[in-house]
Amino acid sequence: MATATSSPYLASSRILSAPVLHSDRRGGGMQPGSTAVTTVSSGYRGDPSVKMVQSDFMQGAMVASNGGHMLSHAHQWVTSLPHAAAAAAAAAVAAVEAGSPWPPSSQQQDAKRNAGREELHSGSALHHRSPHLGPHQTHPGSWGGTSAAHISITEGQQQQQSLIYSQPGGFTVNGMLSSHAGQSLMHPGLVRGESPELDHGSQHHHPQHHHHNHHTHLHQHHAVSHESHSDEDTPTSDDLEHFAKQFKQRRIKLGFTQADVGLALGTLYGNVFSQTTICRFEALQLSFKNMCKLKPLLNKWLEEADSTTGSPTSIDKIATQGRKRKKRTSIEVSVKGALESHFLKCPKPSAQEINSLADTLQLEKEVVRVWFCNRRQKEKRMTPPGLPRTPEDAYSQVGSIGPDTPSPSIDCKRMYSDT
DNA sequence: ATGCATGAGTT
DNA sequence: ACTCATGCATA
Repeated sequence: MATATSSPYLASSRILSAPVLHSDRRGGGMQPGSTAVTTVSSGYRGDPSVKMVQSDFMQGAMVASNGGHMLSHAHQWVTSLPHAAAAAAAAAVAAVEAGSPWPPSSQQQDAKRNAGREELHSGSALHHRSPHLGPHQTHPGSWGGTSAAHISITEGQQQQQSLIYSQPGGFTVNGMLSSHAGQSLMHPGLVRGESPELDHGSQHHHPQHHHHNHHTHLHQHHAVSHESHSDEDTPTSDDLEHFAKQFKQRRIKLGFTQADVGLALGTLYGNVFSQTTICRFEALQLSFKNMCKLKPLLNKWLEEADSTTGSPTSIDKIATQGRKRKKRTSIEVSVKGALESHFLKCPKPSAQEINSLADTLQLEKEVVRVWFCNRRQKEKRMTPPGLPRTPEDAYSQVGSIGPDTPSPSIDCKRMYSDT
């Protein structure tokens, strides 16, 4: 069975000695010992063939410009490969983020320096409201508008991570791959004109050029007058929503997979993205900021995609190194439920509480910690259009979290005061 | 399509 | 120790 596969991770942890192969899932009587399994399926990508994580490549290249290799931080489960110095410093241009992707008056920067209890303050509703180009209005269902009553955007992301819009000044290669690009999957019957621009036959359309001529008198009359950017600079949630939808349709019609796009983006701009990211973009499951960042790239790809009808492909891949990831831990449903419950009570448990929880659930502390992190992220994800709140989401803002409600008043309570 | 994980950058 | 952007692995 999945015995002790040479997992460096297992070496330092004592849990899961049993491979839990029971196919039956009991519902309720959970016994300790089988709360979670790290799927040691012995199928780790041991071959560092042709795959590359852009983050390692890009960020590493620019950060570790002093010659230091990026593998300096080796974890337990990170196999320190000899990695034959694949210093691909070619594309480490890091074109100084041409202008902040964030629009207008987005004064994020909450008062987070508090003591830590600032979660659902959701104070001002005018966080990143549309500056000038309020196409219609912040319609409900978007991250921008409806959010007045939602905690997600109220606190806005205050991070300005490395927005590497690498400008490959060297190669203007088209990132398109596979000449089979668009002839195999053209189903004549599938072309239904749902959107005016996607009409059958429309090859040259500019998805984001739907200029809304209706001026829409601005509701802002400050002394400061900010320039009227075009929609290219500051996409509204509405724009993003629309773009994502169209992007997906076009992509599919062209016969590309999400993974294809991710790769193409890499060859086009130097930023490789995974299928996951493309998927999340289409599903609007990224943060507003992140969406804004990706939109221009995907838009470019779209242009290239439809114009490059049958051109050679130069897929250049970059070598990769072989880090071994910790195997994904499968948390049992019952345990997940427990975590959920705790999350309701306290989305930000302290280290101490995490310890207790981990102990109770027989999970590693790290696993629990990460679980909460991910949970919080999910909470902040962009609200799917049309779905104010799914039953799963409803738990957070049950009742009314008005601008006055500083906190849900459900404080983290000490579960086990073992101090 | 998503769950768990990593890591850079903050706080 | 957290947030955020991202992705491998998986259901």
